Amino acid sequence: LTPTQQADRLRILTRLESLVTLSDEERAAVLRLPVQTMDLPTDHEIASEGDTPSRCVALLDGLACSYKVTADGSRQIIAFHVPGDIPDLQGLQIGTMDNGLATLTPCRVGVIPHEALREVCHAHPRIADALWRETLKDAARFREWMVSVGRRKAFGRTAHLLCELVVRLRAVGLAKGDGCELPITQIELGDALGMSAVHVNRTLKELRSAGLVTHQHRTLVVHDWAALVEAGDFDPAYLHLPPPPVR
Amino acid sequence: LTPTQQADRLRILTRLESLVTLSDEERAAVLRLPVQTMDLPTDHEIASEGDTPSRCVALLDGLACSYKVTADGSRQIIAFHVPGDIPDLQGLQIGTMDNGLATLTPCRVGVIPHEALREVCHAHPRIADALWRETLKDAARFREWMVSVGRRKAFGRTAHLLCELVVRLRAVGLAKGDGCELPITQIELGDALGMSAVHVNRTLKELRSAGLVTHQHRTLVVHDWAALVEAGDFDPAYLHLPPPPVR
DNA sequence: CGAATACTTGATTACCTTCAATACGCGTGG
DNA sequence: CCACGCGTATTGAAGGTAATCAAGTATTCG
Repeated sequence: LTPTQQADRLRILTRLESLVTLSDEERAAVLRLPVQTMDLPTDHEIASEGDTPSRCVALLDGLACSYKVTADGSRQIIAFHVPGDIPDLQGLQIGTMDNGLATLTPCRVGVIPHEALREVCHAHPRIADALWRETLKDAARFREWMVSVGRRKAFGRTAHLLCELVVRLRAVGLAKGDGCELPITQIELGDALGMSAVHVNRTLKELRSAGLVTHQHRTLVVHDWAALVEAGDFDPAYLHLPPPPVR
Repeated sequence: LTPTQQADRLRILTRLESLVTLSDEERAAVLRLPVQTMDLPTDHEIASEGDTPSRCVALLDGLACSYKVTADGSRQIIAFHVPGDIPDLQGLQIGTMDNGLATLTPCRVGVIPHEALREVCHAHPRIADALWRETLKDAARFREWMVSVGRRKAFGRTAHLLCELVVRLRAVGLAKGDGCELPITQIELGDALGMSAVHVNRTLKELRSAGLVTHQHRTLVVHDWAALVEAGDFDPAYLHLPPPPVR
């Protein structure tokens, strides 16, 4: 194993250990998983709605998203994925994908056969618990997004999403200080927020002139975290992150 | 055990068997679960956001919903629950509830201690799989609702929700023919659809005059299923129901 | 049978979408 | 190295969808 491959496996293991405490044997079993790493370009479709995949994908580097498309062709992004996430874990238990999965930036992913995961889950139920919890955390984010899209207006909804992204990126070490790389277009933000790209632009302008955040040159800078949290009605509890989530 | 209690346990067992195939021993273990049944009135709050419950609730009769409330007091209903559902199953793996849970009609529920569920899951991993799948099906509904709320307008969004409710109620035997009891107020529909009750009213009127459905006297009647499906851009695949879902 | 809820409808307003046109930034190839 | 082209960002204007406010009617339930 190259050092990079070791680091990749460690990333997966670290994620699982944030969900349950593992024994040495369980740790070893995770590190023994057959992980085939791949590099994917921007806008690469990893899985499509209706697929019945036979492997899971662990995001090791880069940003990705899950989405669905309506009959009239408009897209709703359902989740953003950060390194450490396993975006199509549901495929392990539910046969067919009911959503698409695509990269937003160049990504490195680890591909793990369902069979291998099932064996590990069978041999080590606590690992199954960890994966189950991972899917439950996804569901918790879906719930909170529904509140945003359904009940918050553009300003608060956008603030809320930016809060979530900062906290999640910070949790995996990708946000240092008050900012982070966030190479997401306004079109993509709009598809996630359930609003038009034009209105995302106006809303970001509002957030900027209110002194809360700037999002320019693929970089997000938070100027007033407290005000952003207030504007977004953001309570990180739903993310169910380990100890003190931020700050 | 009274006949009613037997029927209640059977309802839970039937749900699990729709998710995985169980051996006789596993079936017996499920039927042996300590289930305490309770009758609850309308608008009873079963669990609140922030709770750390020590038992799960299985809905045996009646309708319930999960919801979240924003800082400004508006409510977003996140899911409707029909008999057979276990609405707070997430609490088994994730400690704290990030949403409230309340009855919409008088309900009978079965209360099962987490400890007992954990024992059964440990002894019979396939039962754990079934429960995991149940939470994944919840998540799939969340995803589809996000698409509705984010990308469909009132007419289609409402049609989509009514399609889902009819299919789910039919799957548990509560919709016969072209209609079903649906004692849900327009306020509740609005909170689920992310729209105002007034606009729900106007939209239902539109659906009625288009000859698709009527919702009066707590009863839903579908007059043109094909047109309703078309209007709602409804594809039942996301519900991951057993074989042929409808008809 | 009466009070409380829920439903219905109209008028007004707010928010957001769509359309359109321009400017910017970035990567490619001359 | 610069010109070109494409995707993204920005801004203005017009229009549409849905929210809010308000007032009256119907239903349900105690």
